[in-house]
Amino acid sequence: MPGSNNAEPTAEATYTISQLAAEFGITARAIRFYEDKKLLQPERNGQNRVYGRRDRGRLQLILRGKRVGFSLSDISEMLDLYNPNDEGREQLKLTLEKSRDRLAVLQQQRRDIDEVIDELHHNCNQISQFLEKQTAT
Amino acid sequence: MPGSNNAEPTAEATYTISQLAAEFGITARAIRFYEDKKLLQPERNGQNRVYGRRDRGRLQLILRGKRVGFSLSDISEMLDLYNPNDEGREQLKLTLEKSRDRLAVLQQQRRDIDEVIDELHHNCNQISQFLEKQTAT
DNA sequence: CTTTACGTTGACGTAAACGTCAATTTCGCC
DNA sequence: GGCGAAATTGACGTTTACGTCAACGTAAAG
Repeated sequence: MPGSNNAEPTAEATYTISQLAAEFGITARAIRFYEDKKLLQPERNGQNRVYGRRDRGRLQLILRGKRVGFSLSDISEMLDLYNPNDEGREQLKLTLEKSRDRLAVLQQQRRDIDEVIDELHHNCNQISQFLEKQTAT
Repeated sequence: MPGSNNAEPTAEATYTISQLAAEFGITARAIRFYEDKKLLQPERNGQNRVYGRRDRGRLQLILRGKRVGFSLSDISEMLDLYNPNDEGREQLKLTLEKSRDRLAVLQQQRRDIDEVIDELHHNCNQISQFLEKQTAT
């Protein structure tokens, strides 16, 4: 192959599965699991997975989704929103409806979290004050 | 038994399991499950469970905890914070530490939620604008 | 006194999200 | 050219949070 093939000008950053696992504090198993669930679709170098910038970004979105309590199938749907998937009018309407439902849930969740944060703060203050006073003795 | 026993002056509000289930949109099974996990300990009238104001309050806390993504054992711990459980100094220190850890998690969660809310808003606007324009045609 | 409705206790089933092996493969290195 | 480190593919196990019967009790209604 004398041609000028496989020329990679600005070779994009790539990661192995264990690099990503380490970076995000999860296991390789989890990452492969997300792939099973179609949340990731890395390239392959032979048998090995090769993750690019885009895959890494999606992984971040997945983990953020998990932190706010979404299921993987929820997250799957939301990731689709980032793909300009030429959807029909009806599909868009459905998407809009579901997004608004989710928004309502998230806003309730926000209120709940604020409440719990306040209460935890209160509790922490109570406890630490008590501990201080006792120490002061 | 001629005495003045079982006098209930301001008979406290009570609920059956299915009343609570209906009110909070959950199943009786779930409520019994919470009892298995020691999150609730209703009275009994013979064989039947009788829930009081306090039980109802705890149930609300349980459900709020679930909405913010806590596990039932997390919630169990947090409910204990409401019981002035004469804990030792070391126990209190532990509780304080754990509460602070949880606070950190909750604050991250808050940030995540705000981000996702913003993005969802953006998406919804995009979609609805697109739908309007198309309709205008 | 039988139905009907609600409640109770097991006991088993299930979906989600991985964990945990075990058995290869593959690649770089000495 | 053998060896260890990292990766891969099954396959089965595990935890959480209930769902889903089945079988039974019981109290009010007709």
